[in-house]
Amino acid sequence: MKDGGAFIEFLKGKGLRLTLEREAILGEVFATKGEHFDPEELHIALRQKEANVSRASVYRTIPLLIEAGIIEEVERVDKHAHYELTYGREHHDHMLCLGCGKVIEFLSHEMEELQDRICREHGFTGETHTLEIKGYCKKCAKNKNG
Amino acid sequence: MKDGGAFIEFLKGKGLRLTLEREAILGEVFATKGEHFDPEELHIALRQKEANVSRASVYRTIPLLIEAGIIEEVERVDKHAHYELTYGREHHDHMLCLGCGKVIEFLSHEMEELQDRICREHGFTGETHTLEIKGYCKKCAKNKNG
DNA sequence: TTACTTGCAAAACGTTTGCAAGTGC
DNA sequence: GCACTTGCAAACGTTTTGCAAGTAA
Repeated sequence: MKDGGAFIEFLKGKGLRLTLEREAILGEVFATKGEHFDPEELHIALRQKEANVSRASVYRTIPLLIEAGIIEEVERVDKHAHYELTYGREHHDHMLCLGCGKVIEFLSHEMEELQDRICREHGFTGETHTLEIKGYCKKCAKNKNG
Repeated sequence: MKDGGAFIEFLKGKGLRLTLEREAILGEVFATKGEHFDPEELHIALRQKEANVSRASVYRTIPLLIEAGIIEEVERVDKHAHYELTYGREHHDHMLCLGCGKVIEFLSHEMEELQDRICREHGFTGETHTLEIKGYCKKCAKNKNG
């Protein structure tokens, strides 16, 4: 885990405590290295590392991690939320393959600029955005037409 | 309700039946005129019009309306899904005001073209996309800084 | 010591489903 | 008449919460 310090500072600033459970969760979140995860996966990973962290604590810690700017909610698949580590990473958007489920991350400064301009034209102060393109990756598009 | 015919054709084509319940739901969906709604709101609106349609039927009809190209899922707020009538309307994206909850719709052909280009660069065949910008509308931004 | 935090188990929430009765076609 | 469709109520899976015990500071 690198840069977990940001979360620790966040807790201090709010008068919240750094517990073993929160440390374990934070460590596990950084261990995802940016891969998407859901609360249940996080909980299972923690159990496998014999970290005794309850599901409730996982659910209670996630909003704190979001508020601290460590993770973001990416998208809701089926019924449950998915998250990703964003701390220290540049903003990016996602393509989701409907064939194999693969997630392709991409970033485009042109896109960011265009959005800024559109916001300005609407008198809107944009803070965050999410763009998701659904379709088919190269491999799945080929199989589909072949 | 205008153009509900598309749904009726869809049902016919699938060997499904046009029931009073489905007609009532369809009518109520067109009555939203493009405003976002969730299944519960739809169900309440139907009850108020003394249309005896159960919650189960609302939930069972929504996937049919999506498949028929009448509505689309817009975004999940909290735990539940929101939808909007898209049939006969041009594709657009959304700005969501974090202050007052207002939804601003916008469309940009430049954005569409840029996305096409990005997809091409990644060998990805884009089918649909959703872009949501969160921030503050003119009024809320002013109140925030004033 | 004091308030925050935990685990548990139960509750809450939106959504789905099995079933028997009803109904388009 | 046959299958599709309905309403009901129970089930489902995810997330939240009340509570008493535990613990960081």
